[in-house]
Amino acid sequence: MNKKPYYITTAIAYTSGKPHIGNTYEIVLADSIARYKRMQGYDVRFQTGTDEHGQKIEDKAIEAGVSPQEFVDQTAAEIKRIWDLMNTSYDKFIRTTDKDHEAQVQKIFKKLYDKGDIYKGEYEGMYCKPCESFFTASQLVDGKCPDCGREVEPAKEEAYFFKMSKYSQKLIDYINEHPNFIQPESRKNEMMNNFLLAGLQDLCVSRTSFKWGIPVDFDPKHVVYVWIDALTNYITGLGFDLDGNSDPMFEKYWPADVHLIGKDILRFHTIYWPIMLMALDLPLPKQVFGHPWLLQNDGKMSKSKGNVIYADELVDFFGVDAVRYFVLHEMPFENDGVISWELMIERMNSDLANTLGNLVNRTISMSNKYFDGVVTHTNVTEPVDEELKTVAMDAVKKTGEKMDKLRVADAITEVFTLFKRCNKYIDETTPWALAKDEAKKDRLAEVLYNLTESITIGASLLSSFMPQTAEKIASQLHTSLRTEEELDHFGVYTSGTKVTDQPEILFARLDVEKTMEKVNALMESKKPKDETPEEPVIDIEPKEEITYDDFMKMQFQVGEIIACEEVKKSKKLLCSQVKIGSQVKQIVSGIKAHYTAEEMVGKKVMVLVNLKPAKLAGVLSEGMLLCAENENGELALMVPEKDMPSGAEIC
RNA sequence: CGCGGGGUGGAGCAGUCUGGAAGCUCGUCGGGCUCAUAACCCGAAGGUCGCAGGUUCAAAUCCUGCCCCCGCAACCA
Repeated sequence: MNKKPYYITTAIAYTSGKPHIGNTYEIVLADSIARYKRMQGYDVRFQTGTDEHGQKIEDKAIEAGVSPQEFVDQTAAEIKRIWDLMNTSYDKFIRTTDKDHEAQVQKIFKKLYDKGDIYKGEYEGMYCKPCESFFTASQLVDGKCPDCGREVEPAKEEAYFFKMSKYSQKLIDYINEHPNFIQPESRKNEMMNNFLLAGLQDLCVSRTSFKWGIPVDFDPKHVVYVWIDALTNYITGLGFDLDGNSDPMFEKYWPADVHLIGKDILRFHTIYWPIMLMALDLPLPKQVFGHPWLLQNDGKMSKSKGNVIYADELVDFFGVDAVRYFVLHEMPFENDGVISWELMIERMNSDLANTLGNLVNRTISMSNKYFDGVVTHTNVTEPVDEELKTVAMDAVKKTGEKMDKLRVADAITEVFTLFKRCNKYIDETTPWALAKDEAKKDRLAEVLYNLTESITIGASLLSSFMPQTAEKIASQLHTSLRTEEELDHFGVYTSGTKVTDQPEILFARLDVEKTMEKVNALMESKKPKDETPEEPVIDIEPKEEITYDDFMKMQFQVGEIIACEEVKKSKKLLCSQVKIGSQVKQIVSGIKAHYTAEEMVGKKVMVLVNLKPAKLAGVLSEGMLLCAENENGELALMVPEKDMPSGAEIC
């Protein structure tokens, strides 16, 4: 019998640093889907890996004082360690520095070039010589290099471009004909309206500004654009070979059933990647699912705040399966999910310890207490049993339905509905009362049988999400977990089986206050060791030394804001009329978040007067108001320490 | 008029496509039970479903306008 193949991938993780819990969510999500498909009898291939090229990695490596290869080896190992820690069952961990991958990327690039889909052109932009970097006009800061602040000059550079537009109609048709291609559907419209229907521009697919990438073999001063490189992993990981010597796996598993990715990179997966495949005459993946993000409730994760949550730290507190449960359960289908330590403790106590752990524990205890651990199917039924059985069988069905739609959080909820029903069943049947009446012994046995069977079903369903816990439950009940096929009816548990006489606590309750104390201690220890907590200082990248003459080029004067209004259609801009001496300049500033228009009026501020005028949001700005900025991006206008007349020079 | 998402009892969410008694989890309060991890079960309080109009016998749900929040994008001079 041929099992149906099922190929699922995650995005490959960028090796720029340790993955936080948000990154970890994706692999756990993919793992639970992969495990579920296996349980359903599919021949599953589950691929993940790391994306290891690019400018950023080259920079990070230099910063760390190691070679890029050493750097990515370290980071990839760390990522793999966390994936393994999370007990994810991937079949292939691909690295874009794998030699066979690199070779295929080169071949593909060459083929597209030979075919004419990639052509050599010129990239125009502003160039910063010392940084060897190109910038678009909008990236420039004060008309200068955003990295080093030096002058830039218009320049052209040769580069390779991919003719995206050639395939756009074909892709639009494909998306229209395959309504499930992009999931969730709301994202589909976004891609269509924003990019496809607006018209695709040719994509620049090579770089010469850095070296850490896959060289274009016929033009080695270029390296292949990282996305071309990265996306290809989905086929090279199957042993794809452009010359027709692909591994049989490729025929078997491609096209992929699902690419699981974060919503931020949907564009690459639903536009660039399909077009690449079209250009290679390969079938497109059946579905791309852009999952939402996992956020923290106390603001965005940031290293400087020291509040980044990492999977391994969570595991230390809660254990692997509990962490898997949190990330899967807290993530709604379309919206971003929120995660916090308090929330996790709550889930741990209420769902895992109380509902599930305690249920298993009390059931096994009763079997031991009343029957020396032997669970017997006596068929002494009562109407209430039917309800339990219905809920159990419904749980099987509904979990499957939810998983088919990739609604993993909802699927888990279905499983827990069954466990809750079991707890209720115990109260309805009051085994402790039955135990007092010798005549009701058989009824009591049946009640415990029904519970044991229901728990086995629940554990089997749970195995995709919490594999270790499911195994633990099965082993305590001295039974094995079932596949979907074996879950088709109630009453499979072998009558007469003796359960363990030493039930192990699956999840121990946590004391909220004590746990939070530990959490706070951990967070405190992770905060960058600032000098003085009261007066934090800020260090910024030192810029190049300038001469006195350079300084004298800039003209600073005191300006009085005589009027100010918000720039309509902008979120951050205020437009001020600034009186400088006898003239009035209009200056636009991105400080709406920190000052109201009314507050601005009357202030005497420091103005860079001779800055070349520019338009911001269509409004002319003829100078710059100077501000100080703290680590949170809050701004404070610079004002003279004593009252100074408008126009006074600042030198 | 840049694109998109959201605003539902104290908290977090479902329900909106396909109008028809406002639901789930947690928390709070009261009760029950004692097999179990101070657990489990039952009940209660608590909501103008962002605001204002409109369609309809009937609107959280459909239509119009507005307000607020969040991403992305952009112009953070």
